[in-house]
Parts: sequence; C-alpha cells; structure tokens
Amino acid sequence: MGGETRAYHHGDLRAALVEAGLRLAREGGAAALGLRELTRSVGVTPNAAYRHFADRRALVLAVAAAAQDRLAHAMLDRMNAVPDDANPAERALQRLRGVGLGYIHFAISEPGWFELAILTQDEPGDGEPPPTVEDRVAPPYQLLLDALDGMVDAGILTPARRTDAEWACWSTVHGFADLATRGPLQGLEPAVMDRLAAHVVDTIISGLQP
Amino acid sequence: MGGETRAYHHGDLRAALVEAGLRLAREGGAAALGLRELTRSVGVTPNAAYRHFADRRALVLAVAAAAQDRLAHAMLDRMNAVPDDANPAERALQRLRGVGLGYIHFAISEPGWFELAILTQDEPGDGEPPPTVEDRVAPPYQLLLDALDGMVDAGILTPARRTDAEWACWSTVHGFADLATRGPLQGLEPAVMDRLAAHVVDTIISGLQP
DNA sequence: TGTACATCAGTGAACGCGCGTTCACTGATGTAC
DNA sequence: TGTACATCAGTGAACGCGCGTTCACTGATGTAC
Repeated sequence: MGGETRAYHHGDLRAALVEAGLRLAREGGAAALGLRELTRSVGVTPNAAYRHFADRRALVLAVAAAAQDRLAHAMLDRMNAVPDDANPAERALQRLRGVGLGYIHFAISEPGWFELAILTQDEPGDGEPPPTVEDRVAPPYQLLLDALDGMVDAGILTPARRTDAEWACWSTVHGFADLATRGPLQGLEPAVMDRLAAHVVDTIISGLQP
Repeated sequence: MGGETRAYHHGDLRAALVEAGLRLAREGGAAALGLRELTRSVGVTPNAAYRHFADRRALVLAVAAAAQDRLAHAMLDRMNAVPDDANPAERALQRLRGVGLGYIHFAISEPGWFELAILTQDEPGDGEPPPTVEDRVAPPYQLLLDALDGMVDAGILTPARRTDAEWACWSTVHGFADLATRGPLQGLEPAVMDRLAAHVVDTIISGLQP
C-alpha cells in the first residue's frame, strides 16, 4: 500500500528477519544465520535485531520454528494426497508412508531448512536442563502419531504393537534423512534415492506388523 | 624411558594432538577442537600443529578417524560377546542386534566422540565434489555388512531381502542415536532408553524378514 | 671419536577477520487534551 | 483540528574476543666424513 522505501521504521522487521533467515538458511543451513549477516541482508543495523529478539539464539529459534512449520506442511500435503476413496486399511498405510517419505523428501530437497527444523530445542550451549519428552512434541511428530493411530483405527496395527511405534518410525526416517543429507548417501541419483527411501520406509512399517 | 620434561622437541606431537583432541571432544564434541585450544592443551604453540597437519581441518579429521575407530571397536566387542555355542540362527541374529545396539550405546555414552565419528567425511565447507558411496565405507559400516551376511549364511535372511538391508538398519540405528543424543529422547532414564533402543532395533530387524 | 653442517620441530609476534553485544543517540510514530 | 510529549524503532560507533594462519626465527637432532 505505502511507498516502497521506508526510511527509518521498517514496518515489520521481526517478520523480515525471520524471512531473511529462511532465505539464508536455505543455502547455508544454520551456520548462515549470523546476527550481522541476517541484519545486513535486511539492510538494517545489527542492533536493530535486539528490538525484536533477546539475542541471536532467540532469532535463530524463531527461524527454526518457521522451518519446522514448512516441514510439517510438506508432510501434511503428502498425507492428504492419499485419496479418500481407497479402502481404510490401504489409506491408513499410505498415509503413514506419506508421513515418512514427506519427512525424507523435505530433508533431501531442502537440507538447509531441514537442519534448522530439527534444531529447534537445545542450541549448543544452552543452559537449561533437558525438559521431559512430552514438553517437546512438535507438529511433525504429531503428524506421525496421527498416522500411527490411523493404522490402529484401520485395524492393521494392534494396540500392543502401536506402543512406541513412533520411535521406531521416527528413528528410521530421521536416520535416513541424515544419511542422505550429511552422510554416505549424499549425492545419490534422485531416482535411486527415492527407491531406497521407499524401501527403507516399507521395511520399518512391515516391522511393526509381524 | 627418558626424562619427563622435553624442552623443545615434544617427541610425538602428532599423536599427542590427536589424543588431546579425543580428550577435548569427549566433553565438547567437534566444536571443542579449535586449533588454538588443542595446541594450548598440549602446551605447545599454535603453529607447532602445522608441522604435522596441513590445517585445522586435517587435524580434526585425524581425531575423527580415531573416534570412528573407537566406535568400531565398541561395536565389535558387542558382536564378539555373542557366545559361539548358540545355534547359528540365534547367533547371527544376536550379532546383528549387537552391531546396532553397540552403535547406539556408544552414541549415548560418548556423544562427543560419536559426533566426531559420524563427521568423518565432508566437513562443512569442503570443496571436493561428493565421491561415490563405495569410496566412503568405513569400519562400522563394514561390521554391519558382515552381520547381515551372517544372517544370510545362517539361513534367516533371504538373499533378496539382504539387498539394501544395510541402509534400513543403519538408518534406524543412526536415527535413534541422533534422537537420543541431540533430539527429543535426550535425557531419558537409562533403563527406559535401553528398552526403547532394543525395541526399535528389534522392529527393524523383524521388518527385514516378513 | 669428534666435528661441521643440513634438517627438523618447535617459538614468538603479528596479521586480518568477523563475530555478538553494549552504549548513547535520534528520528518517526501515536496518543491525550 | 492542532499541538505537546511519551514511546517506539531504528542508527552509529565502539567494545573485547578468539579464531586460523603466516612470517621470520632459533634451538635441538642426526648424519657424513
């Protein structure tokens, strides 16, 4: 609406910094989120950031939350792509596959954002004692829980097998993402990578229902 | 044999630096391996390191190799703890479990070394293009391959299912280690952690043989 | 067995750099009367 | 509707820090004759 250049007051510097953080992290990962580099890229003085964030760490966590949100959306899109008209068992299975493959695909196609999304808590050097597991649940994790509950509802996973299934699934999918992103699977042909990802995800799912 | 204090010539500064690297990384992970901090802890001038390593990166990689070696040994010990007199199928299964649980246990009990061990290749900021997967096999990876081959030899894994099984296993175990080390499973009660680790490992192994 | 000399393995000082953060400030905005 | 003034959101300069690396050097070691 207003003029293009605002001289002194930026308008919404907080949002602009987070946006710039996503832009920078996309290429350079979490390491690209220097306070100076961030403010520089927005065209503002380093201390301007202190109007909106307590310190650099708070800024990075805000960007991480945004990245995590994108991860959750990517996963959700994949889940929701499963047609409603399939039979319930097949549908539940495909939704669980979607959660896992969505996570992996996001990691591979946006490694910088992924690094940030899994950062979230406990930056190196934070002082607080580790909170309990329950305090830390995050949207992507919730999607996994929902998909697994769907498997139970559809009758293809017994309640007994449901117990702790999230950790088996998450471990597998997260580990694959890390191997593909920073580890020995880096740089694999996309077609080969996709095939391998699908195989790995199917293997853990099949391990849930023996 | 000689006197305790060597004035000018250190004796084996290269080994001393790697040793100091392990000591420092044990507490502070890879981030603790500054060139100055390392040389300081050995009681030597920063540039003395340049007699033995091209640059900081080379020093860190040497320490990482040492850490990876410790990981491999921890896994091997666990594999070899499986008694010979068990029936071949049970033995092969327990050896595979040992590989995975050894990896996880090492990560949890020595997170600093673990971070370093999985660093190995591609420090952030290296210039070389990604080498092929085959170039990168490392001792811990080889132990996993051996354990899986043992499953085939024992007749409890078909050759067809053997294909790419290493990536499913490694993903699961590596992911669990990361979740337990830097992620939401951090700080879990040791007993609960062990039970969960065993469950997750058993789940993926069972997924290999449906 | 002793000496000359090349080589080796360290020292000491300095370089330039970019970082996060703090201080005192000033221009812009919005609100009360 | 206009004015006074508190508050807000930036600027500009500087801080101290620790880093990796380079340079010219010197003391110790080992080898040839």
